[in-house]
Amino acid sequence: MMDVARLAGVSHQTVSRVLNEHPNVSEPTRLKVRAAIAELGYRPNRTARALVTGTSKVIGVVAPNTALYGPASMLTAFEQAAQDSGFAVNVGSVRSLNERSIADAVERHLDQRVAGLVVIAPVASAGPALARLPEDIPLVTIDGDPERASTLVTVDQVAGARDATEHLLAAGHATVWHISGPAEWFDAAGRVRGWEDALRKAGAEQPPLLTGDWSAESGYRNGKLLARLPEVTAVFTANDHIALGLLRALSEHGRRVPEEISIVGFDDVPQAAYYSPPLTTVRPDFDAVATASVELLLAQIDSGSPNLTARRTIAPTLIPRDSVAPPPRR
Amino acid sequence: MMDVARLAGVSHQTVSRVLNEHPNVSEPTRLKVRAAIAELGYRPNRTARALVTGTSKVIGVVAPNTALYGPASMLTAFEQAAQDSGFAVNVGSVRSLNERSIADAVERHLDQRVAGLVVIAPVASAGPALARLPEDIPLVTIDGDPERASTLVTVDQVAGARDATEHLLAAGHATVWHISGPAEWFDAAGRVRGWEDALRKAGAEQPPLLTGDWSAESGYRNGKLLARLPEVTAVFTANDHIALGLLRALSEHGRRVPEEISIVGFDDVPQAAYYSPPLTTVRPDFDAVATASVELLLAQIDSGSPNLTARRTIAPTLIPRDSVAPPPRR
DNA sequence: CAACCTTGCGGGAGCGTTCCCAGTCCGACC
DNA sequence: GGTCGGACTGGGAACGCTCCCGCAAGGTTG
Repeated sequence: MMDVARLAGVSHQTVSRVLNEHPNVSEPTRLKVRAAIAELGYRPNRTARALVTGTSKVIGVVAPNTALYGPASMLTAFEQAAQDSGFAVNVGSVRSLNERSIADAVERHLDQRVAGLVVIAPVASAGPALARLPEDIPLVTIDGDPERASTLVTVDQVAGARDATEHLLAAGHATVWHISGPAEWFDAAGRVRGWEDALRKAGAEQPPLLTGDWSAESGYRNGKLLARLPEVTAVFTANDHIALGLLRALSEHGRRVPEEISIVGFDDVPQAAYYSPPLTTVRPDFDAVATASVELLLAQIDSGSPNLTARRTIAPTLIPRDSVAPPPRR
Repeated sequence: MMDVARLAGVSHQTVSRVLNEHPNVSEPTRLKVRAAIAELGYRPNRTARALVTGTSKVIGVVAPNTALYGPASMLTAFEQAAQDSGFAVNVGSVRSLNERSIADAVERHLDQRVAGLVVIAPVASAGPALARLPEDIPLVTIDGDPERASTLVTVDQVAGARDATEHLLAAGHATVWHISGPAEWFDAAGRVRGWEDALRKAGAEQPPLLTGDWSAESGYRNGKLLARLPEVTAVFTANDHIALGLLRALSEHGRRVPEEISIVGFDDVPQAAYYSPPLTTVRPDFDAVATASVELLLAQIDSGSPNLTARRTIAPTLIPRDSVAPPPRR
């Protein structure tokens, strides 16, 4: 920076002013400085800047270390949105979603003096880890605890699940079964609630809840059970991969979809349209989630006052394909 | 840090020595300092440290901004491995894999004074962007240009594809068709080469190459063509998602797998075992790739001498399932 | 026993920025 | 015509560390 100042014939201070676009710099000097910067190929040292300002153009993200479609999609969408706003993204992935490891990840980020924090931690154990956070750090939680997190961006799981269930009921099914995600995930809990809501509203009988773990394997396991129950004509699964496993189990038992059993999934993974049959599913808008998160986070960073207790809920949309049909005549 | 020094009754310098585990500190003072650190809840400021040392405990990763299974798996595996070695990971995702945007991402990382750089950029256009890099920055390329990148960790695409093709030939098929990934990807090119090698070695006739883009849709599109050709009895697809689309197309045309047509995929996505039929595929070991990358990168960082021109090749393994059978009798 | 090395510790400079304060110049005002 | 305010610029301190040097005490050597 001193070199630039020397070459431009000004002080280091003026260079700094040009860099930060302070108003009180005359046009000629501004141009001189710009020219010197270009000539020397000078790039400001962000580390020094961070040291003196106490903050950096870096956002920390805590995310589960997983190839699960939902979190992974959130993560990449968020990275892109943050970059578009001029922020770098520091990812601290956590192997398991327990309080301890989430707290560790958060502390690592704090050590790096991140400007803000995004937590994609869709389980209850994230709550306590976040509660002990310093008050003044901008924080956005994605798909977090609706009861607790202050600034929260979330997919409307309940509405999505309700849509899915009602879509099946509207096709004429007496009731709808559900294979859920792991109980400790808020996403899974929300989808169960939406399913229950829809059944209650329609006055349909609520079948026992089957529990999966997001994996195709769990859909297959539960599917082997469901295939043997003749009264099952409609199933809503907590995600598309569970649906895939279910499809496999039903096919092995010779039960045809959608003629005998209708299925609706959740997530709209890119492959869902090529399942056999193409899967009717519910699509969350991950880009919208990411954009909203960045927006809320930057609002906190810019205003300097975190915890606005703002909320954004992104409504998913039902994508009808071929896995839903009226129930068979008895 | 001054507070800690005061409380422990030593100088700031001694505190620094304790922090960095310098040898010349007596045991009693070391303990006093440790106690003071604990009492004050002191955490060293990594930014200041980075400023003076000129480097940081952060690794920059350039990766395509995509939900593609391969790159996404690499990324999460790498994050975890880096964290286990005490490094934070800064992700700079790039929307498109052209030279310009890769160069931008690299420069962003350099501004942040990362300790090293990992580039997951499996296309030729990444080469020029990397060539202009300062000599002294530790760099590891994952699945990069075999002709060019100095330190390279890569899945042995050729061997995997050869295994897949030979597996089909061994089942009795006269030849094997191939639906490839996008031509500009090294991964795709390697798989094509392995397929050609195996056919040549077996003296089998080489059918025309069909080109996909990793998506199920492209498998479906090519599949509609293949379904109409009675001579096709075996297909090796560049990844599992293409295989899924192919399965769908064949099923729509009433052609049965594996009775009429055998298929082998690549990647072993977690869902592959639940396709109809369960897909025989080739599994790359992403964890091994990540571990090797971190290892090579840390070697460069520690030694201070980058570009060791070290190479690591990770051999994938064939996972036999139900999508391969002998060809039908004419 | 003098000269020397080793161990343990402290003082001060410096990394590359930004922030605070002060200074100069010029036009405007009474 | 002197005073005042605004626009522009510069000098120095500070951010929180690490590195370089110096110094004292004790042990070792010839």
